[in-house]
Amino acid sequence: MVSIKDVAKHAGVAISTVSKVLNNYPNVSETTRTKVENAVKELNFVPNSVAAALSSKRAGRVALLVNLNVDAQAIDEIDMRYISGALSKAMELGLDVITLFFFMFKDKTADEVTRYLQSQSITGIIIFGLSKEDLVIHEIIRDQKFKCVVIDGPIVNENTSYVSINHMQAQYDVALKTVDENEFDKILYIAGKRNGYVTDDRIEGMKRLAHDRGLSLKIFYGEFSELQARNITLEHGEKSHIIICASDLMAIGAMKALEEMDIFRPVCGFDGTMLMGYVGQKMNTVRQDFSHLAAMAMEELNNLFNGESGKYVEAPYTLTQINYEDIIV
Amino acid sequence: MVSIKDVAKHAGVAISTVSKVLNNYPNVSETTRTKVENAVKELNFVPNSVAAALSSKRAGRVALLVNLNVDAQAIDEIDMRYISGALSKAMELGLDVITLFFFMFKDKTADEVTRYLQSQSITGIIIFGLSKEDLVIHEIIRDQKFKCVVIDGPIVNENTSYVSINHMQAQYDVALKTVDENEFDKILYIAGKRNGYVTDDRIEGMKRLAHDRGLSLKIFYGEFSELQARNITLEHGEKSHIIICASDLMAIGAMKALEEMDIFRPVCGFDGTMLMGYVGQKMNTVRQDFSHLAAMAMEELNNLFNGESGKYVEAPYTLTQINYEDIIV
DNA sequence: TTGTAGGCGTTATCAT
DNA sequence: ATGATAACGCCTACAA
Repeated sequence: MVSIKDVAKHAGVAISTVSKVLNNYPNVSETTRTKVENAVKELNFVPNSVAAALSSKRAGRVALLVNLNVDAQAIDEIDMRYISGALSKAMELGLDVITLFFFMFKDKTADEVTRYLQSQSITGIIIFGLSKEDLVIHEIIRDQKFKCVVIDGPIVNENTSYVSINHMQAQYDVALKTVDENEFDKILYIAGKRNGYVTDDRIEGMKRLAHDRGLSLKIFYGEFSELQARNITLEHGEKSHIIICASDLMAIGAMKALEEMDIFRPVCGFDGTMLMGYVGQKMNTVRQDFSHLAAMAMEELNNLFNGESGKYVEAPYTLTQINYEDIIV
Repeated sequence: MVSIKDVAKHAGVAISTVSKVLNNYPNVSETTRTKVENAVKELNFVPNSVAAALSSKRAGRVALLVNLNVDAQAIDEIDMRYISGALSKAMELGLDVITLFFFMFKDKTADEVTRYLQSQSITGIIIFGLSKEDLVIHEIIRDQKFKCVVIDGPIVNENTSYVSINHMQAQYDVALKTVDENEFDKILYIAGKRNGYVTDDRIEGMKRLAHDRGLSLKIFYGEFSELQARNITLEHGEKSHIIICASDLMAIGAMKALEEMDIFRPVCGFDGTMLMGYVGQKMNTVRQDFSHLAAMAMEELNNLFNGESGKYVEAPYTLTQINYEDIIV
């Protein structure tokens, strides 16, 4: 394996000089810089990131912490996009990444998790799928021993940023579109998890819409479960004109219920997953680009590494309709 | 951060002794062993795996190399199960893992990829979704600079194992079951990728079945694409009695086509993904436990690390039917 | 501007 | 059986 030592020898300079070139230090003359760069090229040198991580507690290794819901189909798709988006950007930025799942830390204390992360020389974490109940993770964020970026969880401190679309506005928009298309005014809203961060925002969006348009609004928590959405629809679907759901998966549950009841109601979802294509109907939904969201998170983490303070980063979304033809490959 | 040095001090022994205890070396007296173990407990010491990886070229860091197909829904589910299964087992075995995707190495040479992996101190690779066309990966396997475990790719050498179900037998079994249930004899088989490893095995299974049962068998390559399966079915579905597909996704495509044509044919799939639930029909399929498969692969990689030679590891499968009620949560 | 040397936390070799 | 000590590959004061 070719090391920094070989490069130094080849370029006729000291190891530290090579290191300085590699890490873009100032105070390196153009001549030595190019000498070193040539040596790097000729020897096909790739710095060993493990050694770098060990040696400097500076920027470095980041953990992708994913709250994987192994039972819900739609979630897989979202998580895969998160992960691949984050990894691509990390490679671009030269950051070292390991992927971890919430379930690995079940029954562990914040201290234990912290120690584990430190034992991996982790200095930054990106968190996907945080809910209010994940106390251990919250504690870790609060301790600020790591730079953190939370996706969809409104937490900011000196070392913590969060990135998210504007869930309130998005929910407002997609519901408005559906209402406008159908001109009814009794709305059934199937919200997400009672303790999920985005749930409150989206409910707020619905309330604003109901107020602005003088609509009647009934809200139930579907917990992002297809089954619960189905049951809620079976019970309250008939009395409503439109069913707005806080996730595509729940929208599917609602639609299946409506089919069963043999009545029609416009249904709209949230997330814009491909799964929507398999139900064989069109419906409005909010399309989030999860891959891009994750890339933004990685970029923000890099900013934190570079000394910036935590902040909120707003991601874009679009309204869309997904149907079978869009999916099939 | 508490290091091995602190443990040594606390236990009143030398650093090297602590290391020996940690790595289960022989030639350590019971007394010192317990002394050290107590110190580890009391100080909540977790060894730094980055430092370990740097210091020893022995066992160590493994790369999960996943061939992610970002467009096909069903694939996400399978990949997530692979990844989570592998990561869980790795944690159990104390192995360090990073996750990588094929697309990250697009247009890179084998040398470049090798250097990258070495720069990460990778010593073992588990490969998911290899096809005959991935020449660079094949070269890397051939070079044997890393211990490799390939899932579903029949490659074995001194440093390479592969784990897989018996695709020939599985395809035979699930097709036989479907044939027996329906008593028809003209079979349309929609195979997978022309260059996929499992495709040939499965076709062989179909041929054996056709021979054993005196069935007529038409074979087309659907490339694991829902759309192609749909088109093949539109063209040849009517003339056939039963449609056997090499993946669930293609089975869905076939069923959609049949619906469109307004005719009925028994359809069977392969993989046992939850996606099957969303089409609202029952069909036979082969259920592979991808998570377990990945865990087996990780275990086998660990065996390779421990000096064993590459070999074939056969994984179990079951026949099953999946339908809507099984999925909804 | 460049080089020297100590250190990051382990493992591994070799005395003792 | 135990303990110094030199790597591993890189970073970073500090010295020159």
